[in-house]
This record gives sequence, C-alpha cells and structure tokens, in this order.
Amino acid sequence: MDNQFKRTLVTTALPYANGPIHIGHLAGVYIPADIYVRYFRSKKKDILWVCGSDEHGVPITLKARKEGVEPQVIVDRYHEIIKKSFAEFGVSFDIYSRTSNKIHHETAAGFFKKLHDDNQFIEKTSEQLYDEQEKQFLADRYVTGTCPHCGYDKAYGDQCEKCGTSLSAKDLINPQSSISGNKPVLKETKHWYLPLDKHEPFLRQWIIEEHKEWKSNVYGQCKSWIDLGLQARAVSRDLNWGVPVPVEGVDKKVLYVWFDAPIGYISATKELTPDWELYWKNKETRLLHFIGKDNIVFHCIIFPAMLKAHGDYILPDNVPANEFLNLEGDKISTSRNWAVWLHEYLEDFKDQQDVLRYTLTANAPETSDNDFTWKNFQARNNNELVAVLGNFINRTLVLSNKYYGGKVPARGELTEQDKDALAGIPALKAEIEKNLEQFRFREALKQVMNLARLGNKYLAETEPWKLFKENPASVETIMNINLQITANLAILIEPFMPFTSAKIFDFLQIDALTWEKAGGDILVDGHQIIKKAGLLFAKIEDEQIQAQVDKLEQTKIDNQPKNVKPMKDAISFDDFQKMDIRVGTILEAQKVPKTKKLLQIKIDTGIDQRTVVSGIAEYFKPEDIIGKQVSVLVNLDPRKIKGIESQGMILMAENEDGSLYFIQPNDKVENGSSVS
RNA sequence: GGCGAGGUAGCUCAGUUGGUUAGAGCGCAUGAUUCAUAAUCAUGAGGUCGGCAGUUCAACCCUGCCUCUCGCUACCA
Repeated sequence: MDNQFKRTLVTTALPYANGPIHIGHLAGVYIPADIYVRYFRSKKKDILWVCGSDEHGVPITLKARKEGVEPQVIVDRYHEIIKKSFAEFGVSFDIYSRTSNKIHHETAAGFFKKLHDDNQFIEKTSEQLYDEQEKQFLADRYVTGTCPHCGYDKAYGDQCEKCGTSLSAKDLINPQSSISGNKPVLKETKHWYLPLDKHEPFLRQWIIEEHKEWKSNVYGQCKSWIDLGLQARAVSRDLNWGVPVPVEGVDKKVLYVWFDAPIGYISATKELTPDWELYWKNKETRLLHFIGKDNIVFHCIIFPAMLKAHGDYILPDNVPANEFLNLEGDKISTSRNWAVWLHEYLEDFKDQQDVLRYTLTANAPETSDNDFTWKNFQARNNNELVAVLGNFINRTLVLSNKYYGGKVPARGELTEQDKDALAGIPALKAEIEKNLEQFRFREALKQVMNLARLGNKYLAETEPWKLFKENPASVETIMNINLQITANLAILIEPFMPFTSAKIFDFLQIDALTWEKAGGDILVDGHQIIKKAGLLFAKIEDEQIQAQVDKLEQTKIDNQPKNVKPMKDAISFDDFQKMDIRVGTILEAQKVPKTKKLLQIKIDTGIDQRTVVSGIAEYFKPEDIIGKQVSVLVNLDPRKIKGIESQGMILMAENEDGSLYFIQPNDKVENGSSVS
C-alpha cells in the first residue's frame, strides 16, 4: 500500500474561524487523521500533517460588522480558541497555520496568477447587487430577502436556510443590503471562473477509472457530481476581506474563499519546511485529505482540477471522508448551539481527553452517519475503558508489586497457555496495522482492546493469586508475560489514546517506545516499575451524565422561541384589503408527475372553478383532500409551475417541522364566502 | 422526480470472487472467581441479514421492482 511512496503528506479540512470546535469535527476529521499520523510517526515513516484556520469569506466579515470590529479580531479570537482545543486533545499537527498569514496570501495569489497567465480561467461579466450608499457589491450573505422558493423572508444571497436551496442573490424577492438596509441595485461586475466542465474528462478518468478503491461514499458522491455535469465556478468575489485578486488594475476583489482555502494546505507546508516542494511536487509523495462528507466535492473535484490546471502539483492518492456525527439524535448545529464543545467538555471532564477520543473513535461515522449519546459515552468508559483496559493494567501492576516489589520477574519454562498469550501480541499488532492502513480506525481500536481482553483472560485462566503459594516459579513467568502485554499496550494504544499511553509508560518507568518495538518482549528482567500506580480511568457516574443531558435539554428549550418567526413589517389596512381570500371546495386533486411535493388541484371558489398548484403532496394524498373546504387567495397573479398555470394560492398553516394544515372554516360555508 | 450512500442480533457495527450451523463489542441471563475501580472469566438466549419477485444445484452477497433513513440535485406554495 505505502510501498510505492517514500513519504506522506496529510491534510485535514481547515476549520472555519467563526466558531469553536465540537465533537463532530473531532470524530469526523481530526481524530482519524491524528491516529493515522501518529501511527506513521511511530513507525518512523516520513509523514507531515498540515492544517490551519480558514479565515476568509463573507460570514466572518458579517460577524465582525455585527460586533463592530475588524474581521482580523474575529479570526484572531477563534484561531486561538481552535488551536488551543486541538492542542488540549493531543491533535498533533506538524503545523497549525492560518490563511490570513502573509505567506498564504503570497502563495494563493501566486497560484491564481499562474492559472490566470496560463488562461485557465474564463472571465465573465454579470450583474450583481450593489449598495450605492456603501459603494460596494454585495456578495452572498450581504444580501437578505425573500426566498423565491419557500417564501422565507430572511433568506441569504447564497442560500435559504429554511428550505436549504442554493440561491443566487439576484433571485431574492425584495433584496436588502445587510450593511445599510437599503435596496440594492444591479450593476455589472467582472469575475473569473474555473471551467470545471473542461476538466471533466480528466476527472472521470482519474476518479471513476483509477480510484475505485476510494471509500464507497466518496467514490459514489464523485460519480454523482461528474454525471450531473460540472459547471464553471466563480473564483473571485467583490469583497475587501481575503486575498486580493492579483491582476493589474483590479480593485476590491478577492479570491473566493473556497479557492484560497485549499491552497492553505500548500502555504502551511511552505511555512513548515523549506522542503515543501518535495511534499507537493514529487510523485513519490502520497497526498491524503482527511475531510467530512460536506467537503468531498472540493477535495475530489475542485481542488484536484485546480492542481491539475496548475500543472506542477501531485494529486491526492486518497480522500478518506467520514460521514456526520449526530448528537442525541439531532444534527449538530453551531447556530442552534446543539453541540458538545471541546472547551466545555474539558471543564466537566477534566483530564479525560482520551475518554472522548476513545468514544469518538469507537463510534466514528466511518460508513454512515452516527449518533453520539451521553449514555453511550458513559457505557464505553465504564464497561470498556475502566473494566477492560484500566482494570487489566491495574491488576497487573498491583500483583507485580505485591509479589515482587515491582521488579520484573524472569520467565521460566512456558506452558501452552503462556505461549498462546505471547503469540497473541504480534497477531493483534498485525491486525491493528492492517486496519489502520485501510483507514478502519474503529476496527483497529477494537483490536487494541482485544489485547487487554487477552490479558484479562490469561489472568483468569492462570490464576496467579492461587498459584503463588503452590508454584511460585510459574507465577514469575505469568507476571512477566502480563507486564510485557502491558508494555505492548502502551505502544499500540498511543495513536488512539496518547495521554493514556504516556501514563502507562510512566507506570512502567520506561521511555516511550515506537511501533517497531511492539510485538514481543519489551521489559527486561529485574526492571523496576512504579510502586504505587494510580488508576487510568475513573468511573463516570449517572449524575454526571444526567447533568450533560440536562444541559442539552436546556439548549432545546432555549431554542424554542427562536423558531417562531419574528413579525413582519407593519402594513396598512389598504394593503390587507387588496387581498381577496375566499372559501372554496376541492373538486379534484392529482399529483404533478415527476415532482415530490406538487399537487394539481381543481377548486370551486364560488366565483369559478380554477386550477391551483400547491406544494403539499408530502402531507396530503390527493384522494383524501377532495371535498375539503379551504381558503384560497384568488387574486394572486397566475404563475406557471411545471407547465401548469396556478391560479391562486391555498392558505396553509405550517408547523416548525414543516408539516402543513389547511386554513378552513370550522363549519361548512358557501363557496365564495370571503375571508377577512 | 433524478443521482449517491445506507437499511444484518435490544444498541453500535463486521461480513461474503454466491457454498456446510450468519460474526464481534456493549447490553441481557446463568454459572465460576476475588488479584482488580462489584471490575474479570465461562456458557447461553437473541437475527425469516428492509420487503417482494427473479437468476442459480445454491443468495445476506447477483438482477428487477418496492419501501425507509441520510446527502446532493431539480421542482415548490
């Protein structure tokens, strides 16, 4: 697998510097990468791991504006918080850089310039919203307005958070500048685009044909994107925060954040080592991107296309992307504060980084979305870490001290049981290696625990506490073997639980050892281990777990009122009077073919019989609504939907969860009765 | 609607170029044990491998249809 490569370069998604880090980040990206990198380091392989904060983009500038500070203040703050969290959890980057660095600006600008000079971009002029008072274009989230799809009136220029649709700012109804509050005007602006469609044949060959070994979720997602047809993507924005576009005479334009962020991997490597080119431009380097599934398109399609277009760079050999981690059944969300934040975790579970590392690895969303629950966290700690691993090591140390004053006894003649136990060590080591190299961290961790299980079983079978009186010589052999298992555990556990590994080495009073030493004997006869060892793991009580669950419950309660939409702007009575709402009866209803939500409905409005297209098919079957009386806005401009003219709108009440209910009279009334 | 990923024991997940009794960890039950943080060890119960058809001597694994979950995409009051 790694034979053809002489060195490895690992990158992990750059965290966006507008908030702290939570368990989802850790489980999906940074823990797997950390395990992988630590393993290779322990094997003395040439490996580098680069990462850093992603500090550009519109959301950061908006946050800065809201707080009345410069964007740099925001990114400085979160860069420090994020960096500290990673350090506290033993996430062992070789460098954790940031994209607001000078070196990154130079690198990204240079990259852009090369593509620009080589005519790898197309230039397009388009109309964009412009704030005349502030004299600037309004990129993405600088505009809010009503979503043309769902009618949500706080939709952003790039996306509606209500219905999740990607938008173009121009499509918003009643757009509003989020800087001045003014109504923006359309104005022409020029931007550069990366023509992904041109790279499609290459991408198809490279991924679909040459990388069938990628994880099925990654491979499938790429195939889906390529088959859907790739389109040119803008690489610049009208903004004054970011890497300025390095083209003569261009002002107030920066590189679009998705374009500059992955180049951050390159700049971080440059900052780390003068040999950076060896890691980026040499075919004998293996490039790996650890990411979450939301980043697949960038790392498998867009960034490779950029690298290919540039020409000097190697492409990723693999992109081990994980799925998402949910929390107690709900999606993790920064804005809803539905998360376990790393810095908060350490307040409640001081010095227990490895418990979280263990739980997140054992529960990692490797093949599908997975759920983190506090109950599971407690069970993993109490039933596995305390009962299996901690217990085995404690028994071994206690017995060794009791019988031999902590001196490693020599082995005598071996029984079959002894030989089996010893043979288990290299066998499990091989299993662990096999799984690690295939990015199967969950399984690898299980095999590590199996070594502790093997130790517990060996102890139960040999019963040294009974043998000590009748056959003390054989007990020396048994305890020697148990101590060797313990020392092996310290090595093999290091990539997963570095803090625990260090503690075991300390218990054994030896310096930390590397991977090659594992598999056989480590401790020499007569070596003195620690006399009074502490415990590796503490039991977690129900009260502690309940406290965490309560905290989340409180978050849920806090979130409640926010879900009720704020009142819209006041209108005049005349405005209201303009609406003509009538009660009508549904005569016919049928599903609009090839849609999921649309029903074509014929209504007797009293005035006439007319057709209305309504997006309610997910909640109502056509046959169930025939004969129902509903309220209809009858003087709405007709609109063609899927080729059918919709003449009006059925009024619906919508719950928080999106479920729909008719607004109807509580008794039968005449069709055509007006509603006011 | 299209595309992608997934649906295997109570829970979290393995599995197979298709081949005798489908696996692990946790949980549960029973027994053993006391060196150990009531931890450990053994044994066992528990699955029509999402559903229905088909291909085959033989399917959890292949094919088709359907269904549920997640994501992307289209459409949308």
